[in-house]
Formats: sequence, structure tokens, C-alpha cells
Amino acid sequence: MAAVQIAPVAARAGVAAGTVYRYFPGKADLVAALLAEISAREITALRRAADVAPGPLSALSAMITTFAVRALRDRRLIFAAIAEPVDADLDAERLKFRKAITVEFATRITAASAGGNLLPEQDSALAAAALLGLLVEGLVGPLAPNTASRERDVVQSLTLIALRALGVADARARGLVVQTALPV
Amino acid sequence: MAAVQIAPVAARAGVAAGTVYRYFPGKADLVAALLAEISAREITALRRAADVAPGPLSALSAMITTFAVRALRDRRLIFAAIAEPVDADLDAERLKFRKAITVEFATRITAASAGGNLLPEQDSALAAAALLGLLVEGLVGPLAPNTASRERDVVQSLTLIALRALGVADARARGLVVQTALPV
DNA sequence: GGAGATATTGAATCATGGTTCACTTGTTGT
DNA sequence: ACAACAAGTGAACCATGATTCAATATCTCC
Repeated sequence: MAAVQIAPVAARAGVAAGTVYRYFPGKADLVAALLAEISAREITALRRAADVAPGPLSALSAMITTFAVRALRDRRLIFAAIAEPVDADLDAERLKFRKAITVEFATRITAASAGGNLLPEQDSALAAAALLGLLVEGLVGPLAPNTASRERDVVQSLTLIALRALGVADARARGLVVQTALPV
Repeated sequence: MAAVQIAPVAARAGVAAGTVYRYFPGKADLVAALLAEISAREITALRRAADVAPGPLSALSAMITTFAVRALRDRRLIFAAIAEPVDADLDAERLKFRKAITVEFATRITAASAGGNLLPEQDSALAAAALLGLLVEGLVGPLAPNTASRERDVVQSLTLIALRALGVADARARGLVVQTALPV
């Protein structure tokens, strides 16, 4: 948030700084709009990935992998949008994003838990929050200096860890962890 | 970091703003010193908790619970110290803290994995990072408006989730998850 | 084509908050 | 007691970067 400055944004958009204020009341609103857009895009992607999966458990797995792959593609952006605190007004918007993702996760966790009976009873909201943190930290933390093919391993390992956390001990045996096309 | 202002800090310390600069070259150094102190304290606590445990797996479990309990006690502080990005110079110090915690976790994960043979083979560093994220998000995210006794449940649930993530499917059966004295 | 509305510009203004420093106050050693 | 030094003060200074606004350019429609 502090890294976003009006002048560079305006320059990149090919306009003068003052022009920004014809479209946004202030910097906070500008960033909020950006966040909302990112949020909508990511939620859509997660939902779509889950919807095309054959069953609730593999929907959950697909959602996890999708999140991981997309987070890797736009690491800085996603991390900033989810984890970086900002000033109070903005924070509300960022929490909305975080909440939306958590809700998606929680929904699928509940579904998989009830329908497939594959997970132990648990607090879906708490599990979803933990899942989000697990993924974000696992993706952003140790990957800073890396690129290329190791990313695929990380996505797989994290997916396995995540599924285990939710009570799926043998994800690989069930064919839940598939090779995913990684961003180029 | 942005929330730390020299004037209030000085006031709370009972000195004038200028006096701060007799002890610290600048704000960044002040916060860095604070971070270093917090880091040392937390690492010590984690290590102590693990050291008094009877075996490597219960050491890991104790470390997880200890982290959770302490993070709850100083939620804002710990969260800021681990997760909140700041400007470049400070960031180095914050990463040190995060790294230190991760290393502690990774060490115990490796020990438990090798010695007790209780966990599947895995990348300890990645697992440790994921573990940290899982705990932080699980503790900070959904607990914002809560207090009191539900905290105990959250610590237990998160510990179980964390251990499952690392491959311990039956932590409760093994008596690994103990009732912990929570901060008052 | 031109009047009026609308959009753009970018230099000036403003707010915030870290940092400095000339000065005052306290401490120490002889 | 007093000189020399150390510590503390807080108002003034400065840098940063968001915001404003009078001037200018562009568009729209009769």
C-alpha cells in the first residue's frame, strides 16, 4: 500500500497525477477498487476450478492447487492483497478479500466433510483460515529467490500438506494431486 | 511499523521526542531493536518448551502449542513482528525473526521425522513455513473479536490441524495434545 | 464553426511525522 | 562549590507524497 504512489500510477496509465482524482476520490479508493477487482477475479478462478471437479474432495483439492498456482504467478500482488496490512479504511477492503477466499475454502471443506465423509469433523472456518495461511506462507516465504521448475514441486508438496491438514492422509493414493499446468 | 510514531513512544517512555535520538540513530533502528528483543524472547520460549518434552514428536507438538498460546497473548505484537511488511531496512530484521522461528520448527520437524519415524519424508523448510503460516492465520484471522475460553479450543484445534499437516494423523490418540495453561 | 461542457495538466499547497539542534537541566569528580 | 561533561528538551526544520486548482486542451452537439 505504501508502495503505491499516485505519481507512478498516473505515469503508467499515461496521464498526469491530477487526473487520477477525476476517477477516484483518493488513494484509498483507488487501491480499494484494485483490491475488489483482484478479489473478484481470484474468487471466480477458485470457484471455476472447484466446479469442474468430479467430486467434493477433488473440488477442494483443485481449489487448493489453483490458489497455489495463481498465487505463484502474481506473487507480490496476491501476497499484498491478502497479507499486507494497510491503514484502517483499506484494511476493510483487504479483509473482504481474505474473507471471501476463506469462505470459498470453508464451503468446500464443509461439502467434502459432509458429502464424502472423508474428513474428520472440524470447524470449517478455522480450517479454512489455517489453510489460507499455510498456502500463503508456504508460497511466499521460501520461494522468494526461486523460479522455474521447483515451483511445481512446491505446489504439489503444499497441496499434500494442506490436504493432510484437513484430514486426507492419502491424497496421492486417491489420485487427488494432479500435475497442474504452471504459469509460464 | 507505520503505527509506531516517535512522539508517542517517547511520551510513553516519559521522555521528549528528541531524547529518543540519543539512544537510537533513527526510527528504523528503534523498531529493529524491538524486533530483535521480541525474537530472542520468543525463540527462547519455543526452545524451552521443546527441550522439556519427552521425545521429538512431543517436542514438536509442545513447540506448536507454545507458539499458539504466546501468539494469542500478544496477538498484535506477534502478528506485526511476523507478518506485517515494512520498509526495506526493517524488513531484513523482520525476516530474521520469521526465519528464526521457521528454523526452530524445521529442526524439530526433521528430528521427529528422522528419530521417531512418525512423519512422512518431506521438505522440512517448506513444512515449517507452512506451519508458521497456518498458525498465524489461524490465530489472528478468525479470532479478532474473540476472547476468553474459546481460545483454548482454537489452540487445540490448530495444534491438531498442524500435526496432521505434518503427517501425524492420530495426535490425540497418542496423547500429544495436552491441555495447556492459557494466558490469563 | 464555435459555445459550452468536460477532461487533463502539473506546479503549488498541505499534512504528516521523522529528525535536528541551540539551549536547559542534571550529574560527577576534585 | 564549581567546572566539565552528559542527558534531556521541544520547537523549528525538512522530506515525502497526497491533494488541489487555475489554466489549458479536448470533445460534443447544435
